Amino acid sequence: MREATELAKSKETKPAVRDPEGVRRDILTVAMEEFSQNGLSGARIDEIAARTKTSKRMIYYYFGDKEGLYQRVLEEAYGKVRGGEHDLELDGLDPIAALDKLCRFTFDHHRANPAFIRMVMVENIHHGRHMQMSKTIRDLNQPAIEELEKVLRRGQASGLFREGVTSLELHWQISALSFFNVSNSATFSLIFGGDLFTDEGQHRLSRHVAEMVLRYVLRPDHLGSIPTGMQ
Amino acid sequence: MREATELAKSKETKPAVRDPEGVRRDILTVAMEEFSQNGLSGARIDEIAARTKTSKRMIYYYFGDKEGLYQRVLEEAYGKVRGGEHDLELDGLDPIAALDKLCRFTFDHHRANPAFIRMVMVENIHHGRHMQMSKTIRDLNQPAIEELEKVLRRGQASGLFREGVTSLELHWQISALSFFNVSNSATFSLIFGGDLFTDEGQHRLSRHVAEMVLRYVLRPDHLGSIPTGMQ
DNA sequence: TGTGATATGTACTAATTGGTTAATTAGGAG
DNA sequence: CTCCTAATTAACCAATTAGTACATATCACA
Repeated sequence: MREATELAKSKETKPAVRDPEGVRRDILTVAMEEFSQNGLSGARIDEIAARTKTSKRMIYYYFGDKEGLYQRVLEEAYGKVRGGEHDLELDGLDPIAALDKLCRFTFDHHRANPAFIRMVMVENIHHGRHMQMSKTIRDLNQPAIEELEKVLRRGQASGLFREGVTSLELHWQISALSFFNVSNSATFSLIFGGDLFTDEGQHRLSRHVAEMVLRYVLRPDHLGSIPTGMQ
Repeated sequence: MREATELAKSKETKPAVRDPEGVRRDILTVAMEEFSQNGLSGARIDEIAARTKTSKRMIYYYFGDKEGLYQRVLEEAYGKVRGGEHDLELDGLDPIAALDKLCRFTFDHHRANPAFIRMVMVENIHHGRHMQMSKTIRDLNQPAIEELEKVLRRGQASGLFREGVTSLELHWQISALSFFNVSNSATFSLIFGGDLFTDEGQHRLSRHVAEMVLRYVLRPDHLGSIPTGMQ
């Protein structure tokens, strides 16, 4: 398949007159911003079109209707965020360091991707209706738990972690803390002040989230080995 | 002030012909359902009006415009949910039991008020723009932390809880776990299955959230005193 | 170089939607 | 009973918005 998108790469200096894939990407990028900012019904097709290099007509040409576009944007959001966990190389670390690293990574990763968070918020308002039809998204997320599962098993096998903790619940807890931190920062900081949301406050929270998770899984006699995170 | 709303109560058997306060309530109730279900821009004034005993005109008469109605609904949501913490009588319990009770209550309370959760989700999508202008809401939430602060102080004074834990962060953590449980149940259960969201799964989660918080604040030598929650 | 399929620009539309105008009725104070 | 104000009804409107019809240009390939 030709890739006029990657302009410099193609030998024959493809003039960007007609670049279907580029148009698609352009639309998706702008649409993600609009949908994540205004929600499904809040976003305006005309506004998306206006901010694109293309026209409204092309949106319908490529994505059918508003919901079709929204659904592709949602998949795009999940696709772009998931998978980062793989590059962590947790296997080389001892279970405690690995779990600590995974927690912090998850926290920071969520924080670095507010558009994704907002898309998920929007989709939850819609009861996950559009995700149901997307097999892609469901598959994309299994790896997230598998990494955790491996660490957990190692920790339990070595006697560092207590039994009775499941990777599913643990993932739920880590996700909750990391997600809420972004999703509810507006209301939370309006009510309780913005101290937790300064760079410094966020760094502290990141450490404490990891600490909370570790204290939850560690056997009491190993609580001394919790990393300080002050490197 | 007369209360034609409470029909049976008034001696003179006020015929409900003209009941301003009742009309207001009617509108607010329906609007809360619509806004929490469809968001600010997703909700339709016509639909709200249709489901009301009154007419669209009255919505504008009492609330000015759509945003005005939304804002009052938001305040209503906060008002209805907050304040429940006060009746817990935590002072009569030892710090561990008190914190345990507070965590479980918060978790269950969030779960019992999905409309409130959804309103907060929606408001966060809008960056808390409408909350900013409502002094009411900000004031309403201070008590939530004060109860926690008292328990925390008692626990630290008696040597049961470790130092270095602030009530603000702790409240953030408890809120995160309790909120996410409701806000993201749709997407989470679609991806990872619904096991956590059965009655049984939720009961387990409730216990584990409390356990997580307790393990976080307890000094290691008191970890043995964590309640099982099996009563 | 011709040809069918893919891609794009312009202009339009039908329906929805937030909001209003103006006239009417009930309630309460004097 | 009167009269002013608050509450209510019914019809109406202007603007927005998702979606389309149709003509046209470009491409891949024979």
